Amino acid sequence: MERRTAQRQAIRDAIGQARRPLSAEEVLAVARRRCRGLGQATVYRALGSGVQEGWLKCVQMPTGPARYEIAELPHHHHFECTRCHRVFDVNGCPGRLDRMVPSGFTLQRHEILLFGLCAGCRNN
Amino acid sequence: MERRTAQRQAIRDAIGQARRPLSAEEVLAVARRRCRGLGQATVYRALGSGVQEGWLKCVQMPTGPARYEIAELPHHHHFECTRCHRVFDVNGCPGRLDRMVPSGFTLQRHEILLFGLCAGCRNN
DNA sequence: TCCATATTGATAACTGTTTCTCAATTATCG
DNA sequence: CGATAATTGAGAAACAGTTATCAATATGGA
Repeated sequence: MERRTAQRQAIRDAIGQARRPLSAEEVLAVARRRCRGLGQATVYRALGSGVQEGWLKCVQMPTGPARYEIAELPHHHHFECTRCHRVFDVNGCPGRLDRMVPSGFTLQRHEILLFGLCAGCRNN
Repeated sequence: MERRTAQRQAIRDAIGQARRPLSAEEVLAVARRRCRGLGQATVYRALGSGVQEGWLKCVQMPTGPARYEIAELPHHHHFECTRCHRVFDVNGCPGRLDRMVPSGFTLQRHEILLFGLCAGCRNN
């Protein structure tokens, strides 16, 4: 059966407390604060099984590593800072995207990606 | 100085005649029809210099290789078929995306990505 | 406590994509 | 026509991100 470990707890907490999608590297950095010596393989394994189990969702951006966020969040989109490369959630969605779909095509899902400077980078 | 070669001509034509963004592999396949023995290194080199020169634009999707399209096309977005992974242009843009940006952030650019089945895959 | 085995960390290996290397080829100029 | 240097093709290598390997460790039940 599945065992409770300090490593997985730290990883879950890191993701749960972040207000934005985190990369494996970011998860590792945060979770290591509570779990010394945590290995990156463990993070990748936990992320993979989190997605399998359905409580985690993988967010792919055009470049850079995958980010992970809690699966149950309401529909939203993402903003990537072009300087620090952190990804943030943005809420709202223009809708009506099915109007853009060429005739004969079937729309399954969509993503809106915003790029620019986050508040922190804009002021530094 | 820069020389005119059959290879570059075939590559330019392949991109110019496609009605959608092509990956390096797709460009190679098309351009090889007119230029036997064309190598992939040549395609990558031509795509790179096309972007440098400004007439080509690189389209990055969350997964898969970069696609390339003519730079001067009017503002539009992309649709990727989840079955054949070809990328198509879609026109129209909902606009008003700046409303979604968190306060303090600066929006530089945006991308709308649609995913689903293209007409060909839907009927097969 | 002890055991069976799930889990871990370090590291090697892998994947898909792209770039580099280099000898051979070829376009352009005089 | 040469000479010169840009360009090419094949293959090796780089690259970032991720997954696999495996011995050591630690969990949860008996």
